[in-house]
Amino acid sequence: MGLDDRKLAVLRAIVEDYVSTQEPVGSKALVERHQLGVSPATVRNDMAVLEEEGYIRQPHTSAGRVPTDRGYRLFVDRLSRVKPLSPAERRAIERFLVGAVDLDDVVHRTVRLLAQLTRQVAVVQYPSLARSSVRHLELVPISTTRLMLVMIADTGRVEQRLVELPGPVPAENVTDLRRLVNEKLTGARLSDTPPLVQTLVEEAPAELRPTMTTLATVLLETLVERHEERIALAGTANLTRGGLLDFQGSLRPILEALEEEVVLLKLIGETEPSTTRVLIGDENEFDNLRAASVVSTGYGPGATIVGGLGVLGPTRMDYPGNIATVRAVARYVGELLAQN
Amino acid sequence: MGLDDRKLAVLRAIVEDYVSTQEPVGSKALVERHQLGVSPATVRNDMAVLEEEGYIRQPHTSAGRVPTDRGYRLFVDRLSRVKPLSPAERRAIERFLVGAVDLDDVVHRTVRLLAQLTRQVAVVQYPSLARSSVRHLELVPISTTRLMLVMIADTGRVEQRLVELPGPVPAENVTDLRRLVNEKLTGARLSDTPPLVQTLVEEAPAELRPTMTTLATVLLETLVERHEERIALAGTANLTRGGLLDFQGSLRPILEALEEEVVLLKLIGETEPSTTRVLIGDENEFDNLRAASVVSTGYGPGATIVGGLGVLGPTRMDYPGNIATVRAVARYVGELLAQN
DNA sequence: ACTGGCACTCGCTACAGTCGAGTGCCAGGA
DNA sequence: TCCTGGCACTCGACTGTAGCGAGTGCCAGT
Repeated sequence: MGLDDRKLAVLRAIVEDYVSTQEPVGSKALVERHQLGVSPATVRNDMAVLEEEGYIRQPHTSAGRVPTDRGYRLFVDRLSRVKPLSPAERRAIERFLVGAVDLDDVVHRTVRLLAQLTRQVAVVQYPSLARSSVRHLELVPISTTRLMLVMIADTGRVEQRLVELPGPVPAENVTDLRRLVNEKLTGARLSDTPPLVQTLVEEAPAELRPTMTTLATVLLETLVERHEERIALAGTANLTRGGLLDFQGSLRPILEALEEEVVLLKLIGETEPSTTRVLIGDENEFDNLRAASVVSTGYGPGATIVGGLGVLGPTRMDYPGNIATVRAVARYVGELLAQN
Repeated sequence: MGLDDRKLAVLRAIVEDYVSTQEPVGSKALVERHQLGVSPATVRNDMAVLEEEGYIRQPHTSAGRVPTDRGYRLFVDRLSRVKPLSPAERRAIERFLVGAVDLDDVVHRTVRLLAQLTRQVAVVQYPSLARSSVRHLELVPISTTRLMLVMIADTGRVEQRLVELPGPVPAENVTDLRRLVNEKLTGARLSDTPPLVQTLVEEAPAELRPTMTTLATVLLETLVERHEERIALAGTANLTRGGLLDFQGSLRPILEALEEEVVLLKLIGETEPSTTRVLIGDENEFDNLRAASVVSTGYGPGATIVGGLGVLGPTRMDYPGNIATVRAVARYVGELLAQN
């Protein structure tokens, strides 16, 4: 399977043409639009080899060639350079993100920005609680047997939860509880809290013990178990570009997948190192998303990663452009978070 | 424009058949499927009148009839009874909503429930801050010049905002600020807060004056001006049922409209009394949604209304069923909120 | 190893013909 | 006056045929 340079150039040309025109590309059109220095017949021979190797295929016997998932993969890995962003895009990013007023705002602006720049569906994970630390825990009495627990994370996320107490608790005890809880948990990474919560119960003075036990349950749920991840989504209307040709005519499976937070998290959440990940076609694990590709990366203040963001679109997408945009947006968001 | 009873019955039959079969309905099929007691020829005459009056139309010269927006309107207003919910649906509602753990949870469960029961796109507005009261305001020092302001509303909504102070403020002053702010604002309806915030600044002791001024600005923004409304959405995949026949082949405009919170709020938010509102076709003000209908109603604990919820789908929808479901869900959610 | 030439494939479009659901109209009957 | 059966008509949906053309694979020649 020796693919010489010219065959690779042919593959690159096919991918680029197909991405921009959305139509199967034939040998003649190829030599006209690219300076390959050879005749259509030669290109045809190269194409035959590329097809044999599984990088391209023919939708119909007498149509041009279309890249396969494998072809896109080779293109992304070896044939493309990341496009530098245009100055206009840089300006758009900066303009869009200044003036963000809290975390919700940052996330919403980011996801819309991504959708707008890439013209794909954009997904942004809220800073993961598992990777955050506790900045402050607040207990607000609602009635004598009810507390509102408010947890503020260092990433700016705020989670709240109603706590039903086993019995009436006087106000001064709430103050004690608040102090104890904060002494123990403030500054701790959320993933480290379970043992701390345990000692919290054990060390609690006798009269607070039952209340603290209840509180501990809710704390664990809130800090660790609960829907700890949140997701923002934008740009679903972009799925309708390319007039139903992408996604083999039905948006249904895509829309269904996008409604499942679990799916989205798996797609953009598990970025291990700070690299950009590209999932092409059925490289992702979801049948519904076989016709889609995902470009995602992690973001966070400084070098730490607190969440993921990315875009989803047809396999026929502008990978170099989208990779560049996703990276740039992630970097800007990271800087923004670092300021808080 | 005298429409006698039989003509109305014909219209009703046309709407019902078309909604269930999705195909233009002809005179012969009509008399077969409904006991109208007359011949197809008679029905044809009635149809001619209904068409002249604008209640139905023919997609093509030799096809059956299809209701117009006006026809649906008449059907909804005068020809349909609200369907009672099936026991299965009642059970589904109850099962779905028990175990909701906080407001976010309630809203999410509700919107998914609505989407599932109606098989349409569901929209739920979070309890409007304008109609809520302040339960508690919390100030959490982040650094000497930064506070996190957390506002807890009686509806369970929690809003947070970062406050950049004009200068360093010692911890005991924060305690004073917290006390002053809560004394003045706790229990107040959010819509009534602006003058209260004003007096808060005026009455503040001199040494707190600058800090309080800054805080007041943020308070006003948070309580009144900011994106005070939030929206949850589910079931967009349901738009693809009816295989592109609804929405004249393009989901684009619909998806675009659904991404605009402002649009959704106008659709489901402005329910004045506790009545159910039905917007058919271009009765709504958005060009993008000409091919869609919206069924919405308000919800809230007891008789007060704190937000809206509803469903959006093709004009060809099961109005009686959807109206019943929307009402029932709104009532259950109201009860749930009343418990907190 | 590349190229020009050539026969072949096959999807797309246009066109003609048939079918049938559905209509409007009219004359006759309760 | 209102309803009904009958009848001619319309027109979209479907089918089959034919021609076109983009694109290919192969081969002989350079």
